[in-house]
Amino acid sequence: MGDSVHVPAPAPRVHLTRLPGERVRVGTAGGEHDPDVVEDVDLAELPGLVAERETAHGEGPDGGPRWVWDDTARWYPALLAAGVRVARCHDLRLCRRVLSRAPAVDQSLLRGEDAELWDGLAPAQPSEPVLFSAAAASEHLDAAVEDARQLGAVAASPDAARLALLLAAESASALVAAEMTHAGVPWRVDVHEALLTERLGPRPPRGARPRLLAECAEEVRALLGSPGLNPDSRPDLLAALRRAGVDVADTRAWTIRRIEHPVAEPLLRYKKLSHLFTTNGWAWIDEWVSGGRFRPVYQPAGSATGRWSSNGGGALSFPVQVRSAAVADEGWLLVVADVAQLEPRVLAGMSGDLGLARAARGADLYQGMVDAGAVASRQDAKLGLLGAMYGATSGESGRMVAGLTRRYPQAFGLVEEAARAGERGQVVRTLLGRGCPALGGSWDESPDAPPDDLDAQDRHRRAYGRFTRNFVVQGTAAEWASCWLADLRNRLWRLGDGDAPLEGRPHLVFFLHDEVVVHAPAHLADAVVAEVEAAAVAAGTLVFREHPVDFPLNVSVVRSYAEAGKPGGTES
DNA sequence: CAGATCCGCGCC
DNA sequence: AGGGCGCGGATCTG
Repeated sequence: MGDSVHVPAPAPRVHLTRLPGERVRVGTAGGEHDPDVVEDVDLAELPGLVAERETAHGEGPDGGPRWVWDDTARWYPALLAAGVRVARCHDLRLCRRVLSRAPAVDQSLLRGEDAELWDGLAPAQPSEPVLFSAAAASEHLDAAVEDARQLGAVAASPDAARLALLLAAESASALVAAEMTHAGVPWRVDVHEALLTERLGPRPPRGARPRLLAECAEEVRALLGSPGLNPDSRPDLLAALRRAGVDVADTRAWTIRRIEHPVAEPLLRYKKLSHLFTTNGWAWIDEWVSGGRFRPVYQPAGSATGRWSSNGGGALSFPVQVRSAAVADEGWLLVVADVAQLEPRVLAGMSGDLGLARAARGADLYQGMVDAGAVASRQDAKLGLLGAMYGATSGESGRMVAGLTRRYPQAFGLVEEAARAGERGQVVRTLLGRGCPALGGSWDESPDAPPDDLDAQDRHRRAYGRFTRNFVVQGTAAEWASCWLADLRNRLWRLGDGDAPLEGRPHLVFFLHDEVVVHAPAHLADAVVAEVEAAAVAAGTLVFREHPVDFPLNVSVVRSYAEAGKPGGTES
């Protein structure tokens, strides 16, 4: 815990890491609580959920302490609201989750006082008033005790260095997530609403369809001869289609696209408009955009593979259609960067496949495979690699896998071995040591376990094998991305003016698996581009130390997100 | 009637 | 016989 050194009342902006024992102002911002309520908190009196530890040499760029707390999402939003930026932290909940599944960790070292309470911690809710909830839990939990346990478990592991890197990257990701929600994506509601009005018509009263969507529904009804049909009802739509002589098995767009009937066009148009209206329409604006910012809620490592998920705002799935509303502030620009073919590159690095690493040297890995004579076309290369990583067993993709296995034995052998391990019921791990959920555990709770029939059990095993096959690559890609984010975060901070708050400097506003968006003052945009690229190089070195692989970026400097070019397409 | 589940769609 | 997610509406279930 921090020493109790009391100093005068804080400035509005306080660098928490420099203030052991100092008083900071912590707002109970968020939710229905008054965001202006600010309390004085003596750091020495913070609940046991928060501790402080000296940072080891070489652990960070600036030295200084590392804040250790139960959950970044519990503390950091309020600190950010009070103008406090935390340089580094250790998120005990996230890290315990990693360690408790890591095959290279002696699980007995994680047991002890209150250990099961730490296991049971749910992610903090963003609207939870920070001080109340913490006070209740702190009677039981002691961050310093849990921290010591985790440090001990890491130190005793044969994979200590990689695990330490993973935990640091994971914790930094948690800081990034909170900072991105705090800053938000600059969002032009007027642009978004104009787009909605153009495609859907004026905003309808609650419960009604907008005019153009309603007209589209009417066209569908007329063409099917089914007045009163609700196109949103799958059973009704299916029945109406059959009455009209269209024999289809389901109502998916992909299926409708292949039928020959005049209703296909308006029906597909209906589906598209309906999705825009329900997913990213006016209601979405009301709920997720405030103060000219889109503020989704991220869950770092929210998925089993370590990828982020998002439980608010649909941050990880908002369509290209509305990205034109993400517009930089006046005098600012957006730097949009994504990695072309992240997962194949990660596979090359983690497997040490020199042939695939050679193909990865250019901006286009698939073209690199063509140039090396491994495949006839880009398309074949893509099919083969995606097939190998997803477990395709048939069709063109399956055939490509067979041929490429001979050409790239290490890379294709690695995913194949991961699949076989899964089929045997074994867990697998990422390069930095994250373990996958066990076969009987959270991967699939459904009680298919009793040997219903041998066939079902076999299918179950193979599904798990496909999961473990993909896990090793997707999970390691997530680790690379976390390192990229963590390093970029520090670089952006150093780029800003010494006294400027987070939002006054170049800062991350969006992250989506292999893509970042930085909001930056126009005069710093070029410098940001350089830092984004440098961070990608640094991440590659950190994660794939012994087998370097290139991670070239597609970078755009734009006013609107919609202008960002994506030469890499949708692969990986 | 609330809550769980399914479907279809979007993103990677 | 293709991996990971979230979301909204319709439908099913207790």
